[in-house]
Amino acid sequence: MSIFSLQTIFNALTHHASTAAATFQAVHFAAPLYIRSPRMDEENELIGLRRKKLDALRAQGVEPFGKAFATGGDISEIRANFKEGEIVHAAGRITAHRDMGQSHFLDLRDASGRIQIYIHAREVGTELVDLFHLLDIGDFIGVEGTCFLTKTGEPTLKVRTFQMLAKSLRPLPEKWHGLQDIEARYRQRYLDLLTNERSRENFEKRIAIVREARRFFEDRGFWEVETPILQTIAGGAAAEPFSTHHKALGLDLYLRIAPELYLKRLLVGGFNKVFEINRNFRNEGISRKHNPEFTMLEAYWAYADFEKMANLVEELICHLADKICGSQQIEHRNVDGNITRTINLKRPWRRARYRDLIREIDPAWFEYASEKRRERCAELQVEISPRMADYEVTQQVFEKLVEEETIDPLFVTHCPKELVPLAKQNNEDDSVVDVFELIINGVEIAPGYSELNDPDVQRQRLLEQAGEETQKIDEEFLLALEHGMPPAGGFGLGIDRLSMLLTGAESIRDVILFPLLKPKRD
RNA sequence: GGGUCGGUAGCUCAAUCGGUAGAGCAGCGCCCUUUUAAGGCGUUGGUUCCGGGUUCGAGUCCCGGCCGACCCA
Repeated sequence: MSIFSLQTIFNALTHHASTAAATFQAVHFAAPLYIRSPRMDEENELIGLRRKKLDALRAQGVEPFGKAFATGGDISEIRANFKEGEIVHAAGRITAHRDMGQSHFLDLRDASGRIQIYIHAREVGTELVDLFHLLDIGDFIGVEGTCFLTKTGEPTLKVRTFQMLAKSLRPLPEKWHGLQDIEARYRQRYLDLLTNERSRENFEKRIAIVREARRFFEDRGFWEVETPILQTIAGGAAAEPFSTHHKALGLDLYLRIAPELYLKRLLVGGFNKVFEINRNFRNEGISRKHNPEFTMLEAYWAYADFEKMANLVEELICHLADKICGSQQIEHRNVDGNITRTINLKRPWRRARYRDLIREIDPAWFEYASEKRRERCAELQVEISPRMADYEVTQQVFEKLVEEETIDPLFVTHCPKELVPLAKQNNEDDSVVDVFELIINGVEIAPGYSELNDPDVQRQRLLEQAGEETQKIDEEFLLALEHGMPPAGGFGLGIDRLSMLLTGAESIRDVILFPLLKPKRD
């Protein structure tokens, strides 16, 4: 049976009619928001019943949306310090209730865990139990209770008093299956977090990744900086930006596609080790691996080069794997819990030259004429378009047959310079640049460079990249370079993709709390 | 942008060939004085995503739209 009887509500309303009038009026003046939303009329009976309980609470002089409540710590702490007979204070959300005759058991949950609470009229009198009848799953309450163990050994708080902290007017999704609807999980992430343990764990891991990465850099003397998101020229990468507008200045602006050009200005300015955990915005397609806004960690280190940065990123990711997963072997599992893939992060990671990796696909690739390469693509089932330049055709082979097939970490070095306009050319071979592309689990997760610091070469590269659109060249950045930038190593690490790697998420939306979705309408 | 699949009660899911929209959980009522996915009995709850069409009859078939997932671009 349920302890939440409608009869109780009506009794409460009748028996407390006089107090009720006073309370309603007081509440009305104190909190005009008590006026209900017009949506109520279209709501179903479940919400109507909760509204009635809300009214009944107020009728008894209980404010359903309470104020601060002093607890004896998180519920996990209360459990850890549990001593029978001691009186403690705990606050949380009611997530379950079980009645056994006149004995009522409820689960109280906070971010740290759950604890059972117990109430019986014999112990506290009918008045308090009647108030308890007005509670629903989802309500927040604060409890003062005595610690005891049930027959089955369950640590439980015997309620002495309680305080309403918040009434939940809508039913929560069923606890056992959780919220399964993928769309609802993204749109109402709070319900997903509340009912799906796995989802909550993934986001806890992501939070830990950012926290530990920050510590990692701070421990090594890097300064965390913030650079503009609103930019007049969206530089530092090749991507379509989002446009916006500053009213007072009458100025068209873009949301940044990368922070790179500003971080380098800081190298010019004498900051030797900097990093930024930055949100970037790219106005491009959405997929399992792409969200229009995503988080990068970019770091620059004066007097270092790409190889030093490769070591740093290797160290960082191994450190994060240890901290977050407790292992260098990352196991990805399907919904049934079976291992679908194991990624081995044990150092040292393989380093290989771009051209050598292509030659592993076809040893004679670079001896072929343009036509022959395109024929080979057809044979290799790599899709290309006729207007692609030769280096783009090769890159296509690389993406399909190297990148997507690579599971364990691989640093690809000596990439063609056409692909990377902001990196230094290699000393022995000026057709390639001193960079790495780190690939793990089939995706590019971190590019790193020996940063180009020759302003004339940099201008030339940017001109080549911009083509017709010379207005896209950031002259202010080039001006900074002309004042002298120390040689430096830099890298960018995709936090979303790293989170996918360490959590085993199949989709980037599973590691972004609020992924972009179209608004829902009829 | 293209293809495939999906949208049914608050939640998780059924519904045969086109023939009265169901179950479990939640809710509500009754029973049970330490239960824990409590249990037993009973019961409420539907714009079947939206709009058209075909049909005696549409959750189901057809057309259009919205939103999502996956694949491709």
